[in-house]
Amino acid sequence: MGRGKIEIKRIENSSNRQVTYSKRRNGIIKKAKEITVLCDAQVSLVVFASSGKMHEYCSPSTPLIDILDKYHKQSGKRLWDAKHENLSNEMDRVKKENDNMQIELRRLRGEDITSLNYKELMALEEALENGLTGVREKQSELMKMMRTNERMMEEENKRLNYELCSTKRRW
Amino acid sequence: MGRGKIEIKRIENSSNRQVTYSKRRNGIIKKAKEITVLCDAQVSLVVFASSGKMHEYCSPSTPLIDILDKYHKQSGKRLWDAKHENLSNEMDRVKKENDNMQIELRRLRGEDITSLNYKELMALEEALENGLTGVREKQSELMKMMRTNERMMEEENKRLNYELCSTKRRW
DNA sequence: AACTATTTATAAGA
DNA sequence: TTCTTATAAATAGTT
Repeated sequence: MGRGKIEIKRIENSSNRQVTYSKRRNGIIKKAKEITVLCDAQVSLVVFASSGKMHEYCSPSTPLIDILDKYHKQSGKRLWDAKHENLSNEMDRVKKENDNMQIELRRLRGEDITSLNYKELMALEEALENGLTGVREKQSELMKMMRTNERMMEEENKRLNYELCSTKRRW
Repeated sequence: MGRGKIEIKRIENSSNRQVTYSKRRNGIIKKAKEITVLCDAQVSLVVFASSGKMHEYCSPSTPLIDILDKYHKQSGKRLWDAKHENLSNEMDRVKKENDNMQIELRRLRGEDITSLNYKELMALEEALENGLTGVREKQSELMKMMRTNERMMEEENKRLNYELCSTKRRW
């Protein structure tokens, strides 16, 4: 549409190409706006010139992200999922781990054990007993240390007292 | 451009709107292809009809994701960063939760308790005892049920035996 | 950035 | 939906 018909192939003259680009870019954006209004469609349009310069149009009151989200859902194509996939998988894994630990903790507190069978209850009991054994060992160890310490202090005390006495006597 | 001039405002007649939509959509996509070839531009175009149906065009050998990546960089707008950030924060939160539970579980098993002070050890002991109490209550409850069941079966047995005997005698 | 001859897109009709 | 066609709109080449 113009003074002459043109073939649809790369325009070799770079300044012609630049001019045509900017005219047609405006044309497309205008069309995009029109279809948005006329047919209440949603449009997302992003154009890059070969120079790298970007232009965009996005139908009003529908952020690009929303359109892409829809695109995402409808096309079934992954857009950013690829970027997210690792993180997403890890998330699932960690959440699952979390849930399992949550359950185990509740059971160790004696909660939510209604659904357990006898064998499972026995295992739980044993785990708790083992835990208790460990904790009590640690406690008695601590106790022993405290007693040793006490005794040492006592003796030190005695020694100091004695020294003090003999010193006093000398004066 | 047509038999009559039209105002750019929503076409109220829905079937006209639909027809116009599909014509203009084709038009835009054609234009997008042309500018791609003529000016070697990169174009991403996504159109949603009000019906929800989607069409897209993307310049060849440049996946949409790449175009959006470029868009992303140039516009400085966050597209999926926001999503990514949320996920990332959530991840941190969940991992922390995970670590805490991990520690608590190990302590309940009597492991890694060297750094605990006496007060903490006492609290841990109490928690384990409570758990044990709960589990043992459940166990005895289960036991009681089993015994009741046993007794019922015994009586049923007796009754059946008796019935069987008296039936045999009658024949 | 304007202009304008032509081509192209498309509104209405079938 | 598809085709036809009169007309509006876009734009290639020019100034």
